[in-house]
Amino acid sequence: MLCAGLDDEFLPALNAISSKVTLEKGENLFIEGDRSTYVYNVIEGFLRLSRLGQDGRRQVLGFLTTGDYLGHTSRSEYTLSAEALSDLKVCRFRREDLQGLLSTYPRFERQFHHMTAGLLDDMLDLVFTIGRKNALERVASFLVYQMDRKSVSDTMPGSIWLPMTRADIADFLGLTLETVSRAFSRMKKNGVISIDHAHTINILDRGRLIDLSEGNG
Amino acid sequence: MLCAGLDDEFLPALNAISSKVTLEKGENLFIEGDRSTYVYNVIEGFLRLSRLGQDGRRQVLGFLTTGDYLGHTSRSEYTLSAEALSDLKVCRFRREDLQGLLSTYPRFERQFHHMTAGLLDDMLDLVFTIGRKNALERVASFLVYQMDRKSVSDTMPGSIWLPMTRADIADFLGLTLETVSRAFSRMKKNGVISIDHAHTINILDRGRLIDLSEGNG
DNA sequence: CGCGAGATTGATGCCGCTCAACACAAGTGG
DNA sequence: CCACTTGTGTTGAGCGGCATCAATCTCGCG
Repeated sequence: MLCAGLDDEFLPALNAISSKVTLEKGENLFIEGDRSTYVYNVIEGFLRLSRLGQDGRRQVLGFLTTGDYLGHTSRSEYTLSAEALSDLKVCRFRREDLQGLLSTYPRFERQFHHMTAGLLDDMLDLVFTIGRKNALERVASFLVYQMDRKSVSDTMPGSIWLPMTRADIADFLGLTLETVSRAFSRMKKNGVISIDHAHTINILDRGRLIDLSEGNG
Repeated sequence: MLCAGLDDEFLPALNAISSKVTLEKGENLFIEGDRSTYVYNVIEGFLRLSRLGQDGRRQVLGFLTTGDYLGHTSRSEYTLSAEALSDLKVCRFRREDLQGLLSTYPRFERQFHHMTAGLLDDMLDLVFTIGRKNALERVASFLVYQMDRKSVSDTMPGSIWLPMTRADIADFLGLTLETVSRAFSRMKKNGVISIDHAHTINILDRGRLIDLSEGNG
């Protein structure tokens, strides 16, 4: 499917103004400072949104996959970079073209606005997590969030595929990669999860994982 | 003025579907769990957005004042509380009524969407700040942000009026109130700011404050 | 004046960062 | 097939920044 995430009735119109882009793992879709000309929708693959401080500090703002949109901003330049974590297919719209569509299809506009508000809600959750939770709670929260995104965990129930590295997770949660690794180890020891190949996490005790994420450890 | 922050041409239509609400300092406009029926616009005064964890941990998500909107969410219930930091006047719209307006005035819809995207950009900044900056840098970043909102600092140039307590600032930045207080003291000692009455901060060296906020201390 | 909420400052302890060593898997070239 | 490399993950030891606990100070207000 091309350009997922919205009602099918809009897809033909969407496709008319979109072009398909393919990236290899490691390539950037855009970086901080690029003019924010386009909005993108992920067709297939994974990517990471991140921002770099001048001295090299990095904050990861999110991990996206099939159906997710990116590139919304109120500013004329992107304030973050988008890098492919795997081979990646996206479709691309000029923001102006999209604007035209939005005027033509009011219901589409509403859905689009609703998605932006959803991103905002996600960011509020993230702020609470990194602002007020300790390391173990943050990593548990991360797993719970990934668990709830069925597009990620649709292969094996109760197991999560994580395409990103420990360093990526750390920079997402405001931790170091060592601390993330230790949190995983503690959860293994407690029988909450098990890990086969570092990128496949099996949730053994969903209830306890949720408790951990909320500080009822 | 009623319902600020948008082009004047929409104000008559806005006013037709809005009602005015007045709160005293300390009252809640809404709390987490309330049905998200309304969207609000601040006419006058200050308020604080916050979220409470089960065990009492609090995260402040933002401080709003004249012209700011609140109540956008993709969810059917608010995930945060809004409390008046001062006597407060807001105008209130049913989301459904607003929806009708948005369909009628496409340009209004665009502006509204643009504001939501702006909130999102602000939250991304906040995530970077609390995820990757130390205590001094966070407090400096907070001051820089308040400095750049002219609606707050329009009285005296170079001085900022902070209606919130140290605890509010701490819960906004993911710190404790003591750490915030110490950060202010250090900046006083270094001649970057001076403080008269705890809620009025004078910026003595704007350049150095910005440097501090970016980690070039 | 005395009270109470908020702010400042100090002493101590702990969680997560830093530095470092080692483990493990995938890829490369001989 | 093995030796070597490279990227990534795990585990350990020690340290430091911020939290915690606590005392004192300031200011507005009855």
